[in-house]
This record gives sequence, C-alpha cells and structure tokens, in this order.
Amino acid sequence: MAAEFGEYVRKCREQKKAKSADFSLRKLAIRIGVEPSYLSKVERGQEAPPSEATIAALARELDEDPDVLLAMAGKVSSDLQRIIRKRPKLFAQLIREMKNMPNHAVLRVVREVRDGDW
Amino acid sequence: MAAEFGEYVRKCREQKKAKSADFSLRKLAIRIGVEPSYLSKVERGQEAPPSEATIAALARELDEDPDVLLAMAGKVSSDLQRIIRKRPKLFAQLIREMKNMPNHAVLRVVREVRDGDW
DNA sequence: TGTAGTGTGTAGTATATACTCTACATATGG
DNA sequence: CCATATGTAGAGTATATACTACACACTACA
Repeated sequence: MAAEFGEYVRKCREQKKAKSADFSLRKLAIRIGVEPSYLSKVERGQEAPPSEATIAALARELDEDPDVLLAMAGKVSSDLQRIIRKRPKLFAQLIREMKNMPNHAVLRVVREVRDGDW
Repeated sequence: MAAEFGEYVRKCREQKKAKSADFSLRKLAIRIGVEPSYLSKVERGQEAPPSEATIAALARELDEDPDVLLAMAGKVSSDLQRIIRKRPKLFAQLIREMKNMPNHAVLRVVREVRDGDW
C-alpha cells in the first residue's frame, strides 16, 4: 500500500519529466521542500509516504488529485476530518451507510446535494 | 479542545460512579487497560487524549458514542477513514459539499440513503 | 489503628513520524 | 575530458504519540 504510493508518484513524475526537465527527482524534491534522497526513498517505497503537507505539494506539482494521493498514502485530508468532527454522529452514520452503495448511487446523492434544494 | 475531552470523560465517569463503585478512576482505568495515573492525567487534560483503541474502550464502558468521543479527542475513527480512502474523490466531494448544510438537511440525506431506493 | 482503596505527581520509555546531511557512483552534454 | 546533474545509500535527528512504573498523601471503615 505504501509501495503503491511511491510507484504511482514515480510514474507521474517520469511522465512529466519526458516533457520538461523540471521534473527530475532532485528538482521536484527541492520544489516540494524535501531532500532528494528522501523523495527517492519514498518513490521506491523504502520510506513511508510523507506528511499531508508534502503530499499536497506533490499533488500540486504533478497535477494530481490531492485526496487520491492522500488516500494512496493511507491518509484522509485534515480538512475533511475537521468537517466530520464538527458533526460526528451525523457524518459517521452517513458515511457508514454509504459504504456499500455503488458509485453511481453515491454520485446521484452528491449531485442532489450540490444542486441543493435544501 | 484536549481539555474538553478530559473534562467530559470525568463528568461521565463521576455520574456512573454515583451509581456504582465500579467506576472509580482506578477500576475504570484497569478495565480499559491503562494505568490509573495515566487516566487521571487524561481526565485533567494534563496529557493528550489516548489512542483510538483506548477511547473506544472508554466509550464502551461509559455508554458513550465512540464517534463523538473520538471527535472530542480530535480524531476520526479509522473505519470511517478506510471507507473514505476506498473512494476518495467521491467522498471528499460529498463531505465538502455538505460542510455548510444545516443538520436537518443532512439528516434528510441520511434518511434518504438509509431507506435506499438505489 | 491498620489496611484497603482513592486520586495524583514525577520520571522515564518504546515506537512511530517525518524528515536531514553527507557522500557516492553513474550518466550526460559541451 | 571535465563539469554538472542525476539518482541512491547509510546514518542520524527532532518531535510526537501513547503510554508505564513507582511513590505519595488522603480517606473510610472495621
């Protein structure tokens, strides 16, 4: 699971690198604010995935969805957690009940909520 | 915020203690599997809230909602996180969109989902 | 009066998290 | 051929998390 994260990041980066030299491991590492050797180890799954902040920076640079990247790292973004913590009962119930709903049904709910007639 | 957690636990425990001697700090601590001195500090907000497992045990003993207790401790239960991580995009969007919905509207969605016509 | 139970203070610990720092070997381009 | 850049190896570090272990003082009650 941690390995998957690294592999995926490496794949994304290599793709970017094919188009722009700004995406060498070293340069990217510096841009996201970590040591190259660290990013190297992360990409090869030799180190656990980085912190939420670092993953967010990574997502920005790689044009990836931060929530997806965080999920691969076994995390849930802290802003989502904060929302849940404000109304724990309500959200806990909702999420557990949606656990086994198929994607299309969840999406329908999302749309319903977004177009909010509430 | 961490203080609030301890205060609340103490309040719950004292209420139980008024009815049953099984709820002395010491006995409860042993039952949930920690040292009494530790629980003491937690209740007085002198130590950060305990781990998820310990909070869950606490909730069981005190007949409290584990999600609520966890929320007071600044955490979100790991099973909820796991559900979110399986479909990060979907759930992230849903939760963020529900952030500002009033309780009754959220509840309506919960009911709708529970009575699932999907 | 002693002993059993109560809560608390102080110090210490094991493990995890999230990295840095330095050095190295290889490759690449001018 | 040499300067620069690339990825990687190994060791070390600072901070947080989640506790334990032990000693102490107070109270109740038999």
